[in-house]
Amino acid sequence: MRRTKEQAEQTRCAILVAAEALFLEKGVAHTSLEHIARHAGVTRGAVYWHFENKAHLFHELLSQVRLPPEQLAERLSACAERDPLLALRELCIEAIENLACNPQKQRIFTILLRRCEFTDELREAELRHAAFIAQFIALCEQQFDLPGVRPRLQPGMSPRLAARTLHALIIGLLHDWLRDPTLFDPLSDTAPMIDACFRGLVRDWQQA
Amino acid sequence: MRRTKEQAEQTRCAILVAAEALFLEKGVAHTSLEHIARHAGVTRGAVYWHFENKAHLFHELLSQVRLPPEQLAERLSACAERDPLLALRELCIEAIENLACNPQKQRIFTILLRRCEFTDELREAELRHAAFIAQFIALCEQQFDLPGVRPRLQPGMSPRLAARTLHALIIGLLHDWLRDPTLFDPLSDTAPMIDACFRGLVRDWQQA
DNA sequence: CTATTTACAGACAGTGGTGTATGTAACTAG
DNA sequence: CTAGTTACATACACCACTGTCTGTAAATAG
Repeated sequence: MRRTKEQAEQTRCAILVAAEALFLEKGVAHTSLEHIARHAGVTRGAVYWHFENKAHLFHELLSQVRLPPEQLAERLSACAERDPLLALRELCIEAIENLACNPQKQRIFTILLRRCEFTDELREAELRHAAFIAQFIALCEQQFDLPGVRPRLQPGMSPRLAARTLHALIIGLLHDWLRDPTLFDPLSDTAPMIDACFRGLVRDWQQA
Repeated sequence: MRRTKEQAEQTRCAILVAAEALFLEKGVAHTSLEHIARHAGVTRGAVYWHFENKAHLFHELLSQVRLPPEQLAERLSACAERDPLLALRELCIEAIENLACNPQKQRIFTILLRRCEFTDELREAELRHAAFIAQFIALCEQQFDLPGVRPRLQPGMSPRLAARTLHALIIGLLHDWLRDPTLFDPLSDTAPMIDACFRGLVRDWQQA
């Protein structure tokens, strides 16, 4: 029996939800479309109707949320008023806290970091991810290279190194926290850690 | 025709080499034992003779090298003379540089980070890895908590937060660099980045 | 020199997955 | 009201992979 458009959209969502759960539990490669269909209460026919194949399904799953690196890049390009470094600091903290408050983002980012193999099948998703990271680093570097900011860098620290350091710390924090959420509390511990990083990069770093 | 013991060991190595290359290229889950055997110039019979299954093969592949986190934990527990923080700094730098000079370690760490899905099949390897990370963080925390060190921490920075910050930076650096080796040069850029981190964690940080 | 074990190769059965093709009932456009 | 389309379910053909079993020649032990 054919469904109405709403119902169809509903099964599409159910398939995405099932895929998210199964990818997280068993990994992308070890999850078959049959598994996903069963878990969503449909058959593979429905899955193939809504999605071309597993790679496309994966891609649309990722499209549901803006990941932290993407958020950062987007928002950084927006606000340029105030102290650029303070703005950057707050965006970094906010991105991590935001992830900590959004379970779906946690799941999807966990899938990206620990439940999928970046091979040619998922190359598109990988490239997209890499592009956003490059964009983020470039924007960071740009912030550190502003005329009013650059002289504030510690001796021996270039804008590009500062940007790479900051990005590494953020990625490492996300990586560690998603692996073991008991390692630290994102809401209370993120700010001191990010501040420590800035303190090491910039001479006159202090906060209220 | 049966081989001598040396020859057998040789084919065992050939299988490991083939597995390493194929895991890196196509991911662990997408590499079959048939692929590995063919690539090594033998049949699956040989693979099953030397290894119980793919998970065990994977595990023995990892056993070939000490990964950076493991190295750190091992060496940190050894040397306790001198300034503990300087020793810690040098070990961190050395671990990253060491990875940069060892292509096999690069491949295996890349496989761990981006070419395998940590699901129940590989749970053993995952647990081992997690155990070493926990050990490293604990040792770092211990270093930062030494009576002569703890007062040197920046205000608002606890030993455990410092340890987690340092580990996140290292993991992030490795992750970023393995994803894109052009991001920075490990041999020249590692020290400034690690120093920046220490500078943000410790009050009186300066180097020669 | 014989018996036994080793180090594989090759074959087999079984499972599970993919992509596609077809069927079909119900929605929807005109 | 009826064509056409949509949203699937079902069936089919085909391949890939796994694990195991057997065969076997050569190394090795005694």
